[in-house]
Amino acid sequence: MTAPDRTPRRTDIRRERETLILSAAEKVFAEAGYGGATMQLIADMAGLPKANLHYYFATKEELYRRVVRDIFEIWLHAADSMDAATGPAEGIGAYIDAKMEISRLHPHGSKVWASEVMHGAPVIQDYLETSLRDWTQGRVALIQRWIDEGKMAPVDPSHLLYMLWATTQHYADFGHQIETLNGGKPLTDRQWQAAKASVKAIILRGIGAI
Amino acid sequence: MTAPDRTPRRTDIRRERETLILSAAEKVFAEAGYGGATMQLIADMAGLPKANLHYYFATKEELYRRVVRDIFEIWLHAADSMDAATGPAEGIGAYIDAKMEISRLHPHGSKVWASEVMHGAPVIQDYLETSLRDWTQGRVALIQRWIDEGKMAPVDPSHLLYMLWATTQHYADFGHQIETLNGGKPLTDRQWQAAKASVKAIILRGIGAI
DNA sequence: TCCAATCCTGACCATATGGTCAAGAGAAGC
DNA sequence: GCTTCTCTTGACCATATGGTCAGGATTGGA
Repeated sequence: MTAPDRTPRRTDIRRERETLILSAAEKVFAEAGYGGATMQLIADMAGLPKANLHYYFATKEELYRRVVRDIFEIWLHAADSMDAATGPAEGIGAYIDAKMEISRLHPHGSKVWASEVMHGAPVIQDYLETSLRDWTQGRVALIQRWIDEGKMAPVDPSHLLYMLWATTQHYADFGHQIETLNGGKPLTDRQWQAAKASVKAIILRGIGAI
Repeated sequence: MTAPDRTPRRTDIRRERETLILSAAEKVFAEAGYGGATMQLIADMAGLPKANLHYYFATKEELYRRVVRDIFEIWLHAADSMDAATGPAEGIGAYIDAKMEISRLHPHGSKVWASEVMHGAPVIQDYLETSLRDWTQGRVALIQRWIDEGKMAPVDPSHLLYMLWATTQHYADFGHQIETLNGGKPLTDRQWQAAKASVKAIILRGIGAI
């Protein structure tokens, strides 16, 4: 919100502008979808002339790619919490916490991701087939290890992961529905804590980790 | 697929054409989003000239409204299975089965619904505030009764419902992602059964119903 | 101060899209 | 057969949109 107190260097300008545009684009893509988003809307949201957007991002699709890719990175790194854990209660609990926090802090990004996947992942299909697949296989193996060690019930690791993704992202993607059912008001801090606790309680008990 | 063996009456023609158009529209809206969908695409999918669409549905928005409303009806009726039950294991188990079946049979509809809600429910906000809210309050009360009767663990009924919606709809909305992680192949019958079983096992155990 | 590189932007263009319309085809009732 | 109503559709229009471009402003360095 406040202007920087120094004259930015050239390279800084580029980075700042790109960040500004990407942030505006994320919001517009989330609210209108790829097809419904217009460069003009994004430009207005960023407070820049439309032509300026095309100076930094040649095409709408390139801008969209960047938005989706950036989100994907955040996604993957959320799982670090899971790896360091010694067992499912700690690991999966931490993962739920991390993903719920992302849903809370990056609802736009979550929606863009959801839209992209729902439309057949035209842009990030290669990511799904490489990064996400590798990531998933690693966690499936980790969960299977926990099962083999008797630390949790023998559930299908893949479906457990799907459930974790679905449940945590629901609070971002369907946030509007939840808000409406919450009397039209966004969840309070306390309610977010209750949500996290509910999710963790049901799932951790459901997999026999507590 | 087969043509009717009688000459359809006038009113039948209207109904048949509307159904045909709605079906095509559902698919296109699901795959491209509202903004990305074009009347021409829908017309091609239905095998009709574009102008013919406008004869039955004045505007794109009106057509979209009908699609969303029709889906919503299916949604609500899926819960009948839950009401007749005597306890959570039976009731919630049946609800999961029903919703998983809908995800399998109506993936397009689920995506359209998800898109609509993600974009702030511009078209069905009134439904959320009336039908869905009433419906939800009823089930929350039902679940609370089960809790009070000691038939399940004291979980927050609202968050349990969110989890049920999220998990079951994930198999439709993120079907493409699941398919990719499944080696690029759609889930087989057996895998769908395994998915249902996994979801039910984790959730029913998670709420202390089994 | 001068130069080159980067950044900015109003005006413009080709195209795609939602929607219209008038004329015609086909069926139902008399 | 004649009339009336419903249905069909190619041609057309106004507008919105992604993208271009030429020229100007600004900045950093020599």
